[in-house]
Amino acid sequence: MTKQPDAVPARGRELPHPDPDAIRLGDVLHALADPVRLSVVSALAADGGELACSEIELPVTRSTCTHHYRVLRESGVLRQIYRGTAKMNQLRRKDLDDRFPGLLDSVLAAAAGEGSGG
Amino acid sequence: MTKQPDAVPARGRELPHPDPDAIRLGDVLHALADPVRLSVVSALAADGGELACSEIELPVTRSTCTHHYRVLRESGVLRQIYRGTAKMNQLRRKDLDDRFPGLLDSVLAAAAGEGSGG
DNA sequence: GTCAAATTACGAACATCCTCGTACAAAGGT
DNA sequence: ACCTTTGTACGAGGATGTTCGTAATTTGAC
Repeated sequence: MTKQPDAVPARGRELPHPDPDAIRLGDVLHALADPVRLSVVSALAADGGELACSEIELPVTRSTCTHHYRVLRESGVLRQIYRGTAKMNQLRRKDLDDRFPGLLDSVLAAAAGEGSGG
Repeated sequence: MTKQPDAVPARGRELPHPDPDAIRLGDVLHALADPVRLSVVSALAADGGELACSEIELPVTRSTCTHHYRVLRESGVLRQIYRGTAKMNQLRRKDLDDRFPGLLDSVLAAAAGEGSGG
């Protein structure tokens, strides 16, 4: 109530996500091509559920984390929901599998293989 | 004016390719994330064999083509061989499938789906 | 209301990438 | 030798991308 006049509706805490059909292959590949972001995706896949940003340790500062999470969200790779002071992240598995069958799994498998010394 | 003294051995016409084990997932994803390069890969996959650079029409100049082909070669996505005045390009299907099973196929399928109106 | 925790926004530095134009090199045909 | 075809090298411009630091916001607990 201090800063926002009225232009933006009350809940400025809802984040924009692309519709499943609007997810672009190029955006997804670009999002996954960065090592920091790929490690986020791997962590979320390993967990299977949802993780707060603070639960995934990354070798960059918090503002850089914000940037990477946004790239992942805007590309349609993950969904972000506020819960209390935390922001929960969840892979958009079904949306991705429907749109690009096998892509996420093959990337995750490849990342796991490389990570463990290949 | 031969420009090149003797530093480089006679055949400057052999191109460096990464070993199969040296192919990096991040490099491959980055290479495939560009629309021009993805169209090259799709064309090569559709053909199944090898194509000269000049046989794949791209909406960029020749020097930009050279750049994109190099990115694809250096990332391990394709192999390039000189043949006469032409440079032939071929997908490194087996190398990619061995290293990152399913990745190339899922990307190609995704690209085909998007291209035809998804 | 005050405080702490989690995260964002903004601006800036720096690196990388995509694109082009021009000049050049290699191979093949005449 | 000359010309054409094909592709390269170099340099530059402009757009994106990654990273950070600092100041601010939101929520929950006290």
